[in-house]
Amino acid sequence: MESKYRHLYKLLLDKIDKREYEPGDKLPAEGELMEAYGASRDTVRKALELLVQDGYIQKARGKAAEVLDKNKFNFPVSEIASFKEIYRFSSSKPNTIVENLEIVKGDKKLMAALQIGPEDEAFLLERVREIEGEKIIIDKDYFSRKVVENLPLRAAQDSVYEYLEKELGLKIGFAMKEITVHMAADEDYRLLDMGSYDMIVVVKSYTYLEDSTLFQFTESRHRPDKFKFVDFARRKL
Amino acid sequence: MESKYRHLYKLLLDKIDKREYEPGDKLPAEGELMEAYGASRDTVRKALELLVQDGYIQKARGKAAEVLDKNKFNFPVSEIASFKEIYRFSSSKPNTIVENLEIVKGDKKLMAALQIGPEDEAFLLERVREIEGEKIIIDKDYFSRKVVENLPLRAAQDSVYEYLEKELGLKIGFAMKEITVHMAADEDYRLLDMGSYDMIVVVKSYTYLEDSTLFQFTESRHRPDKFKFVDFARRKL
DNA sequence: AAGTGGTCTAGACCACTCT
DNA sequence: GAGTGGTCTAGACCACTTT
Repeated sequence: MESKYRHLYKLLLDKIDKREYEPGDKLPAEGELMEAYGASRDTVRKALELLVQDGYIQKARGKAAEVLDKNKFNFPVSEIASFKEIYRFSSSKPNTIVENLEIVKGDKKLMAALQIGPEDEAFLLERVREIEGEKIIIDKDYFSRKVVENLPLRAAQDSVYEYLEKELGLKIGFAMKEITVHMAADEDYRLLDMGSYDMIVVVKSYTYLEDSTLFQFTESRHRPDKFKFVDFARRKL
Repeated sequence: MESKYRHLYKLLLDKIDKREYEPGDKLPAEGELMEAYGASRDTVRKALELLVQDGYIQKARGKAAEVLDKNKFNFPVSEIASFKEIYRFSSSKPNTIVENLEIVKGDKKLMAALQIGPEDEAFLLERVREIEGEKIIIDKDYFSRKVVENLPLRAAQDSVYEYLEKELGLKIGFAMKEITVHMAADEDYRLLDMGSYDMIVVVKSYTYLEDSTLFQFTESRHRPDKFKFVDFARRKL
């Protein structure tokens, strides 16, 4: 059962996507939405708040909410998204090569990153992403076995997140990402089509469940010319 | 006059910062906060929602809100922040060198970026940021003169955002940022201490006012080894 | 069973913008 | 002055976790 305000949010989002409300247009007033949708003001406001947070509309006192031109902003905005989601808009189909899938334990850096003990095991999944015939990303995922007991190869080849959420029923809560740039390492030259580039963009992610258990650490290494990160931010008050 | 829920938010934030609530601790229940602070449930929940969005606490159904270890996450998280805000935690005082401050018009790339006409003017402000004796960032800011009529040098040397918000009374609404990596250009070698690096991290920002007027475009060029971007994201439902 | 947060409602007052 | 969003309140019912 989906909440009423989330449903209204999706209705409005759909109208914005379909250009029934165009960028620059004013959204109906809260009172009109209440009547049209048969909801209380609080419910309408919750739906609008979601649109604000996602950068679809802008609100200001005394004025009607205005639809923003989200397309000018190039997806994806900042959110937890898997590789498949990120490249859903690219023209050609990206290809994933599983290089390695094994159980590891005892590595000091890993233990620190995943906050596990020396006897705790973790899955290590290494994949190379190929786009338009070029190998440009290495993804090294570590999953704590305390949470992910088993990780079948078919899930690794497809979407790991779909497996975790749909099959294991894990509820992902939040993630921290860190972007830095380094000199390329041996593995980058070995696994990627580096061309004449000698640096690599490193995105480290720490992913937590809804109960704030850390269960995944990912190191994603991107060839610099193909890397792009887009972020939408609101001014804090 | 500050809103009640924002005030409560700051009170709770302060207690978290001062470790009165430590990471892993449970926050008081909504009912307790209502009584302790003399507020309605809705007001308490708005304050808690702000803490959730900022990544200070995690909530889940049926359980009390838990305080997260924000310090593990290294500031800054994703937000619109000026150079001074970003480096407020660094050990040594960063130094800013104003290289150029002029009025420009007619440049095609600029007109497109700021969405202004061929006769509209803009301020161009170029600054170099020096940290621990090394020049590592170039900031090129463009401000539409339709919004920023005058930009005194003292504001450029100090904090431009403070001038815009406090002296001009501008209300900044939101911003889009894009991070990419490129080969270093002549100006990078000329203005920065590039050492042996030959690439540069480019952060482009488009900043909008609360009424969704685009008024600033910034190109920030960082030496790759000193660049770091941290982002906190919640899973979308 | 008790305690917790999630959702929804109805009404009130205020600050601001528009015309 | 009319219309808009921003804040605050009080009460209700539900879903989930904990004991």
